[in-house]
Amino acid sequence: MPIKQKILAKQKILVVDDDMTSRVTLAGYFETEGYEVCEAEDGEQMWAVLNQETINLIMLDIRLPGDDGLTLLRDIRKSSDIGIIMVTGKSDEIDRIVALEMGADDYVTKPFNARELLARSKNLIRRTLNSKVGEEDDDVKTFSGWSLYADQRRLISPEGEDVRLTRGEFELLSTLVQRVGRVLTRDNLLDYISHREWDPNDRTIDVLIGRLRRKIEQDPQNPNIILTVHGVGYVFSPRQ
Amino acid sequence: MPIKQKILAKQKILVVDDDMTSRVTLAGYFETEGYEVCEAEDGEQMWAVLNQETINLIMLDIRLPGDDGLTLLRDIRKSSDIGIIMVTGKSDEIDRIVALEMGADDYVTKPFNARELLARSKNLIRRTLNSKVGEEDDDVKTFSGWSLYADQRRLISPEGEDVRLTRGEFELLSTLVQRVGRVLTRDNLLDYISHREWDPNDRTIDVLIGRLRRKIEQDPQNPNIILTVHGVGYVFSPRQ
DNA sequence: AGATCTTGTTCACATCCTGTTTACACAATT
DNA sequence: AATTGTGTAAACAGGATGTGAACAAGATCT
Repeated sequence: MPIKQKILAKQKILVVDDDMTSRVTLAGYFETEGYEVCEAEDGEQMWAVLNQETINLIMLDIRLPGDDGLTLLRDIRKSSDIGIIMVTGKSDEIDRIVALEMGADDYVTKPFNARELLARSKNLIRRTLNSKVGEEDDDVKTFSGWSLYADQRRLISPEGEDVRLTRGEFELLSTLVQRVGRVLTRDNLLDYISHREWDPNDRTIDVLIGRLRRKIEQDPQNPNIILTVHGVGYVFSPRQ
Repeated sequence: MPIKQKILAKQKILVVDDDMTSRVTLAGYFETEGYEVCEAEDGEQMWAVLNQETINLIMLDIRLPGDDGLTLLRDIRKSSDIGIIMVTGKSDEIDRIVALEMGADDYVTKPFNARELLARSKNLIRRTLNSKVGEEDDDVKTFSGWSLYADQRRLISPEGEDVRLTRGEFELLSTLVQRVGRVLTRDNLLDYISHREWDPNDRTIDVLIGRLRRKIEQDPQNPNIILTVHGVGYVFSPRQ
């Protein structure tokens, strides 16, 4: 499944720009290079994305409605060391330098040189990944004594054992864990783990759920963590 | 106490440029800002300094007598992730981009804008310091009886034997060791060890992993230190 | 300069892994 | 009871991985 593999390896880039043309242009560059791109039109949307996703790089327009780019830059730097590249117009000379002094890693000027932009982005992402080595223990979900480490793709049992999950099992469990208490249809699940249409004869999800249960449920025949909702789908609902 | 030393001591910048005027100009900028500046006129002098001093940032002229800047850049990147800013003339457009793609962090064009140059340098030094805190608080990593000496580029077996690693094997092992428990894709790994794009048919990493396993695993067929994560990549996960 | 060695990369093929399908037993709902 | 949905063992197929061998570009030595 080369598609899925690509997705797993994708770095996420957030483009913050109120001008749709710029946004689309930038998104296009990055997407063809295999990055995943999120978009935001202003500061508010930007924060919403940052709170939800793990972003590796921000392309931040210096001119924005509401809080402008420099303000947002300052606020981000208060709490994060994420890579930031400012997007500037030709007339923003002074602001560019101010941005660098406020901790922006770089800036680009419209119109963009795609090749240069991509090379810079890649180098910056490599640097930020490096610096995260010590600090990234945050991406862990626990339930009923189990711990699921998203970045390490590891599941640790209550006894501390490393339980190996296949890619599909891991994706499935992650999806369920991220939506505790919400019932997900097979259609949903299949879409999340392999971007595929579900048809009524497709039993893939059922089989994967079964294998998952045998690995994490105390009594797989009477599941306590992943429950079946007859006629609908499955729901992740560990007892607290 | 390398960390404390790092923070308290002046940051050292190495300026590599055959043109004395440029060198003096750059050195002046940095010195007034409180940096310590070393100078080199060509590749040979550069290596001499690098072998003797702990440098935090290199300003590297792209045009040099003997080995040119791009060659030196490539050679440095073979063994170090230090911050590098290329110094270029107005006519070096293509080389600038090539340099970025070879792993240079940035470039500046003569004539320099002092304020911008300093801001960029400061940000870059911050990033490289960050990434080094995690990896350099002990320049020797041990696992399952093995010892990997980062500075000497040496691997010592549990029996005390010196096991020779090629450059690629060493870089690969270092990269993995620095990110214990984190799954790295072939894409990631290839980028770290040779700044190259990975395509789905590229088996380089697999072969190198295999050779590494045959050197350090007790039973290379059933690896215990470097594990395969099917469909994703590899993870360094020594038994505790 | 030429010869030799080193080493990253490519190729080819065997083997393994894992998502999917199939089949059938059982459970839930009507 | 009939119908539909779910659990799960077993088999399958195609992609992913392991690996020996060959290759080529650099580095090193003579």
